[in-house]
Amino acid sequence: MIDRGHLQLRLTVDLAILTVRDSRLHILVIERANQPYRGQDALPGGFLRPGEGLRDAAERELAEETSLDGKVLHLEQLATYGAPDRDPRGRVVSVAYLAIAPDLPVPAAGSDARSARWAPADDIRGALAFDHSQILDDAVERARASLELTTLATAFCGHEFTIGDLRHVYEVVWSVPLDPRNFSRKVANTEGFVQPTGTKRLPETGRPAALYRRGPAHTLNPPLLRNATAS
Amino acid sequence: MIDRGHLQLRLTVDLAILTVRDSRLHILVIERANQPYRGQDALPGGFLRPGEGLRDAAERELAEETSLDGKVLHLEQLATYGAPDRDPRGRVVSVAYLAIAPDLPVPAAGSDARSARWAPADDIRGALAFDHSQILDDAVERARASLELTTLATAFCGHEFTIGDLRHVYEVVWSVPLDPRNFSRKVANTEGFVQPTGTKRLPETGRPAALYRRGPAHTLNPPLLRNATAS
DNA sequence: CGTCTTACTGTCATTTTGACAGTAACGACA
DNA sequence: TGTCGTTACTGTCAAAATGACAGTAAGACG
Repeated sequence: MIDRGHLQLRLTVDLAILTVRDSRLHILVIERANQPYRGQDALPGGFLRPGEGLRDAAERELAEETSLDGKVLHLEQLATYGAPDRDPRGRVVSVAYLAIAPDLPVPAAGSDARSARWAPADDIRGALAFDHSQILDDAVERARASLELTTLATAFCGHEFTIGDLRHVYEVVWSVPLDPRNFSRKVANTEGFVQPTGTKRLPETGRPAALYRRGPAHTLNPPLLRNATAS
Repeated sequence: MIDRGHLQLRLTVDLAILTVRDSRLHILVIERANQPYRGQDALPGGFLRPGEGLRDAAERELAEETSLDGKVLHLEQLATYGAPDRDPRGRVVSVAYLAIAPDLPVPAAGSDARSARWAPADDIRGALAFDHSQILDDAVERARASLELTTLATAFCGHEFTIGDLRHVYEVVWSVPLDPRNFSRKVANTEGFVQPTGTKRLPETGRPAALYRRGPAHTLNPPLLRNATAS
C-alpha cells in the first residue's frame, strides 16, 4: 500500500498486575534483560502477534508471567499510550491492561526467564522504564475508583474470604482506615456483593470468621464511597 | 516483513462526538465515500501520522470534522479496539476518543468533503460500519457514568447556561426525568460545580433564568447518582 | 390588572451515614 | 474449669442526605 500520510508501527500490550501483599499494594515488575533500559524495572508485556486480539495478547502475557488464567483473573483494558518518543526503538504504541490478582505465594517467574517480582507500588513509582510509571499511576487510580463502584475488591481476595479480608483490601488500596461495623453493614446491605458459604476460618488467635464468596453483582448500588469527608 | 513474532499494523484514531440536540442524544457520523462500507455511516477518524501523538491526532480529526478546537472541547480517550478482523483492509487497530460538544448550529462538514451530520444515538445504534456501533455503545455508557462522578455535563452546555439547561442534559443522557428542585439543591451544594455570572437569560415566555459558568471542580463530591431507586 | 408561563425557594418524613460500646467465640494458660 | 487475650460480630443514636411535594416570584401578553 502506498504511504499517503499514515504510519506503520508496532503495538505492544503491557500489564499492570496489582495485588495486596503484607498490607501494601504491590505490582508485578520484571527486570529488563535487553536494551533499552537494560537492568531497570518495567511492566511485563510484549508485542501483539498476527491474528491475535488485544485481550488475547493480554491473557497470553498474563499466563506467561504469572502462570495464571486470564479468564479467571480480573482483566480489563486500562488505556493506550502512544507518545511519539515513548520508545527509543521506534514508533511503538502500547495498550495497557489492568489485572487484579489475589495474594500469590510466589510470582512464578515467566517462561521467558525474566526475573519477575512483586514491588510495592509506592516504592516503585517513578522508577520504571519507558512511560510505565505513568501507566502504574493510572492503574492505581483506576483500581481506587473501581472499588467505589464495582465489586472489584473481591478480585483481590481468593476464592473464599472474610469480611475482614475484604475491608483490608479497601483500607490498603485507599490508604484509609475504615470502621469495621459500618463496613460490614454496607456490604451486607448491598445485594449480590458477597454470598455466605456457611463455613468459617480459624485465625491464629481469636474468634472464627465467617467465609464468603463473591456474589453475582458486578456494580455496587449504592456505591461505596471513599473520602467523603476529606474533600 | 520481518516475522519475529510481532506484527506491523496501522493505527487509526476514531471520534465519538456527542451532543444534545432537540432533547435527544446525538452523535456525529459521516457517510463513507470509499470502500469498504461505501455509503454507510461511520464515525469520523483517520490514520495516525508520523511524529503525532494519539491525542494530537484526535484533536486534528476533531478540527477537520467540526472546525472546533479540541483544546476547548472536552476530549478524553475512550478505549482501543483491535479485533483481528475488524477491518477488511488488513490489521488496523483503532484508538477511540470521546468528545463532548455543545449544541452546534451546523455540523460544519469537514475539509475532506465527507458529508457529516448529527444522528440520534438511539436510531443509529447498530447501523454503523466496522465495529463503530460497539464504540458508540461504549461512548454512551462512558458519558452516562461520567455524569455521575464528574462535571462533564457542563461540556454539553455552552459557555453560559441555566440550571435548567444542565438538568436537561442529565435527563436526556440518562433518559430519566429529574425533580427540578432537588436537582438545583444538589448542584448548589456541590462546591465548584457552577459559578453564577449575575446575568440572566429571557426565555420566549416566563421568568428569566440566572446564568452560570462551569466551576473549577472536575469531580463531583458527593456524586450525582442515577438510578438509585430503579435497582 | 389579571393571566400565562417558567424560575426559584421552603418544608418534612424517610433513609443513609458516621461515630461509638458491648457481646460472642475461639485458643492459651494457670 | 475458669480466666485471659484476641478477634469477630451486633445494636444504638444523632446528624446528614435524600426523595416527595406546594407555594411564591418575575417576566410577557392581553
